[in-house]
Amino acid sequence: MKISMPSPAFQPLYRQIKELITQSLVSGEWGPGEPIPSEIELASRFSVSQGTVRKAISDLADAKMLVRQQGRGTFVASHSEERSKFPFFRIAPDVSSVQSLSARLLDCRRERLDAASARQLRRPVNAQGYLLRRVLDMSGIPVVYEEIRLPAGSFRGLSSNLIDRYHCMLYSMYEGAFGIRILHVEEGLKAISAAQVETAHLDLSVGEPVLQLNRVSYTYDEKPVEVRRSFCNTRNHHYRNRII
Amino acid sequence: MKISMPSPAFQPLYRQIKELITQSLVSGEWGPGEPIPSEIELASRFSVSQGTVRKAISDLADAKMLVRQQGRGTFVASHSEERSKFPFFRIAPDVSSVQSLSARLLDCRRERLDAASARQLRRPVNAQGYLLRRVLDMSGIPVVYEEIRLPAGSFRGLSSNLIDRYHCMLYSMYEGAFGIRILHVEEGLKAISAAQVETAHLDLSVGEPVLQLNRVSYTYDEKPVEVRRSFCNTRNHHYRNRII
DNA sequence: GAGTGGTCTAGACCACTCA
DNA sequence: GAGTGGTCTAGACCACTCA
Repeated sequence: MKISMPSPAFQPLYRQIKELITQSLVSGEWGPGEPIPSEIELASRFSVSQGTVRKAISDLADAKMLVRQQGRGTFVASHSEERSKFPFFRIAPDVSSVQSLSARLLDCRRERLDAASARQLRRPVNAQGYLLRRVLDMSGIPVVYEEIRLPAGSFRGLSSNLIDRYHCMLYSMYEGAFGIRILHVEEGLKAISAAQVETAHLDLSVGEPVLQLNRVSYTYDEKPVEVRRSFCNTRNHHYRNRII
Repeated sequence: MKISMPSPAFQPLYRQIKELITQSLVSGEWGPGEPIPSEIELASRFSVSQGTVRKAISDLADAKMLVRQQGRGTFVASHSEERSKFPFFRIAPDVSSVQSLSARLLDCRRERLDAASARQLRRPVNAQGYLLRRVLDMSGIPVVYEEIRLPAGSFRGLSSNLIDRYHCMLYSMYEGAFGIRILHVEEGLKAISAAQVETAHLDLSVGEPVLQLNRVSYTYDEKPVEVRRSFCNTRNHHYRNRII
């Protein structure tokens, strides 16, 4: 495996190993939640030292593609684990902290992608898609109303029933039912005036300020697979963010 | 330096090295922008291998406390570098990307800390402080109005003149003039209705939606040193965020 | 006690910077 | 060419998990 190149396009060994492991993850050789082979085993498979495999795995663990557990092994990260029910959810109440959080599906329709969503999902205009609408309640109070758009090709057979079976935990469903793992999201936030749609589902009047989140979710290879538009009633809640 | 403990409170060597390097950073043994000793030199100073020093330095570089440069050395991170003029600034125009960004100081007053700021800065209520107000323009249009509160004790001698000398680049000034380096920030975002103060400085009418950012900035040891309240006109701009 | 990931070493060599 | 960080190895031992 020792490949030494002069200087142009030098790629360290551990990056090549990273690429190989990523390929196995994408191909599904090891499924979400399952253990990958031990470091020693991978080292012998790739004919490199354990240290080199460790460096590759560390990078992938930093990117939340793998999860290491001392004494147990290294596992493919999964959204279906208890501890990460709402992995990218940043809304918190202004006072106090932990509260109950639950999701309600409003409807799930087959609908062509609008121009903006198609562009963000890198699909042709008017491509087939799904539109999901749901509400998130914190301590029983509706706080977030969401419109989620998915490309039909990647989510063939999606239905309200399926979503209900996953208790409206979408990322967990994407993974369990469609083999699509969300690795990261990009968001844009704005303050807007509430329109009819939002006021109907959040406890708001038309014209009141609402926090609008536009989110694109990505899986392996930076491939966009979900477009989401969320509206948050931030009267008693806020979006939390830590930088570095 | 080899300290082996049975099991309770086991601390790996590299963490201890991390702590020692952090102490030197806090004490100012090496100032912002300056190089720290080479890995080999630190290894011999602490009587550990280069690998152990590397692991400690890697962690500190991840936390943006150090910056490594292959072939040159490892440097104390600094806000005064050209490439990081507005390090924690996330507002971007909806269309196009790069635009000119400039800051205007409105005023700098000595003023006691209000209750909320005092609590967030972990100071006694009514402690002496400073209140800075400024506006950020993007391509000549005012987009953000900010109220910044600082504890007087840490910023003795602050003045409009000093701020002007740093071209209103506050983090750079905290570092250069007061030896205070901001390492990370915590933010809370809300949508609110614009009040008189905001409309006076942003191109808005009273009641229009505004994005409110409440930020606390921290230096070494998670010590809070600045409280900031920002109001953004998000009509043509948005707050960008990437999660993982 | 066997197997896993986590730490640490000493040493080699490489890519890069700068004089 | 000297000095820096970056990669890689082989090997040792440790902390932790689980049967």
